[in-house]
Amino acid sequence: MSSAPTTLPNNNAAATAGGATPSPTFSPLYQQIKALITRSLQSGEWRPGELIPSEVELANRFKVSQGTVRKAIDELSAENLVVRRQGKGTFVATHHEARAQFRFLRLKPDVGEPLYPDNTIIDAKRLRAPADIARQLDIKTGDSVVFLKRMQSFDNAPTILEELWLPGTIFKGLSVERVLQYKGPMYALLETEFGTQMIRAVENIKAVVADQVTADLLQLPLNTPLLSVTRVSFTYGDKPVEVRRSYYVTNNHHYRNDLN
Amino acid sequence: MSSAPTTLPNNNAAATAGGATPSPTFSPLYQQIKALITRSLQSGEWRPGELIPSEVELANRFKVSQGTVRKAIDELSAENLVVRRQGKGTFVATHHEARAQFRFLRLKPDVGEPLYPDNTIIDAKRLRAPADIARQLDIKTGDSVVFLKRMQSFDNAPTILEELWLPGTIFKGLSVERVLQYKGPMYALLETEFGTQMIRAVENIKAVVADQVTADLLQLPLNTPLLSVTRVSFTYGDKPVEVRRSYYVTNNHHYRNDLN
DNA sequence: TAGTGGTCTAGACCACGCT
DNA sequence: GCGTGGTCTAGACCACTAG
Repeated sequence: MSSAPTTLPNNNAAATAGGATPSPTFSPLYQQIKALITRSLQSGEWRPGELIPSEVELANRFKVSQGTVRKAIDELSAENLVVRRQGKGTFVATHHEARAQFRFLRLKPDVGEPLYPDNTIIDAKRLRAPADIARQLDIKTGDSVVFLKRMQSFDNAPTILEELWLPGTIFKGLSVERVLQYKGPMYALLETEFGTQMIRAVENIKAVVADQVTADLLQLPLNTPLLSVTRVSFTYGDKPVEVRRSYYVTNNHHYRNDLN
Repeated sequence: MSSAPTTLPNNNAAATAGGATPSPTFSPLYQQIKALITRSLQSGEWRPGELIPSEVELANRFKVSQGTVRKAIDELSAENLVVRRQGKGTFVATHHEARAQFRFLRLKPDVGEPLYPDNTIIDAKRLRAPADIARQLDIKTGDSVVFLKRMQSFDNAPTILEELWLPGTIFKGLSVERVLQYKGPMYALLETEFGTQMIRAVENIKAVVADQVTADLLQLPLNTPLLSVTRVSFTYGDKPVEVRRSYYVTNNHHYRNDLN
């Protein structure tokens, strides 16, 4: 009573050039497709903001059904690597958008709508990575890093004071002058100038009190309580590409987090 | 060249008893199925920890394909209302598990693995809801609430001091004695005793310094910086059922958050 | 009107957990 | 061996966008 198989047996081909050995670790087809699409995103075959090929087109290219491509893109969409728009297509995510502006910023005003920050660069230079920064950036102590110190104000109230470290090798052409003149969101700059996309980040939060220097810059009394937020941002392949140490003033703002 | 339709036209039947009027707001079938399953969860037809009917069984019950049920359960699983286990079935989520223990707790030790807290109840009583609490619980000022104050210690170090407010009408039979003798996780108690499942929560975080009372209880110097975490927890239907105001000591711990 | 993502179906086989 | 969730396919129709 056996019926003729209408589907192919499970294999690991998926239209790759170099035939991969049939690994014992099983991986679903849609995961392989997802990896292939991710590689194209990473390589810049489709740039941020651009339209990627339609699902049918990708299905043809990879010799799989549309449903399999769909499931792959579903996950990429859930991870914010791409954005679906019904009737139009699927687009590569970009930090050059109003909505993306606040993607990683959890600090919200206690009352009213979020405002756009005014950025002021306090310091910008190249230096050798301290041990702790190097460890978090997965580089060697003493390697070149770009260092930035800046202030973000909302409605003319100094609210965020932060220091950023970026690996010098990745952002080789990032000049101090370029940073000083730039006013927009940092991740948009890194995206267009270096093709480095921030995909996800991890934040560690502690409570501290302001020392004299910090208090002066934030125009607060000494010992004012502040949120200390240390962020590590990652690009494709879970590669860390930014360490950011921020102080958040929470007198009129709060850090908001949704738990599911 | 028209082919015979193999699928039903879009309707809003979905095996409901009282025939709903075909509303102008279109809702996909799987969303309707999801709502039906959610209702069964809420009503207690399947209790926390229990196995729910298999996908095929639900498909038969609702007169839809397995794929549609699957997509509904996919979303419920993503929202942590149910847990899938391949080869075994789909289970109703419960707070009576080691993994669920830390589901809403973002405070992690700086080094080492998370430990289970020792809970000490400092105060437990019924009182009339203050205005701000009432507003957050969506009840009237002066309505009865259960008030709890407790301390959580990790490795004998006082780390979390918190106050909880629960609506008196929902947790009517919750006696002070019951709370004082109970040692396990709060949400597990509320789940088994009152059938109230905590589904999601929102946290607002600020930095503060310890006043004398707080400092004494936490065995810290006056003015030690602390995280002030205000949480509102919700059950089915986005109904708020808990307000929790906590102070986190971040000398050896940090609040961890993943950004996507 | 054509093209895209979104929904829905029916059926097959695979991986897993238990008996 | 059987039942469960997990993967994959092929094909149809619906909802939305734009030329």
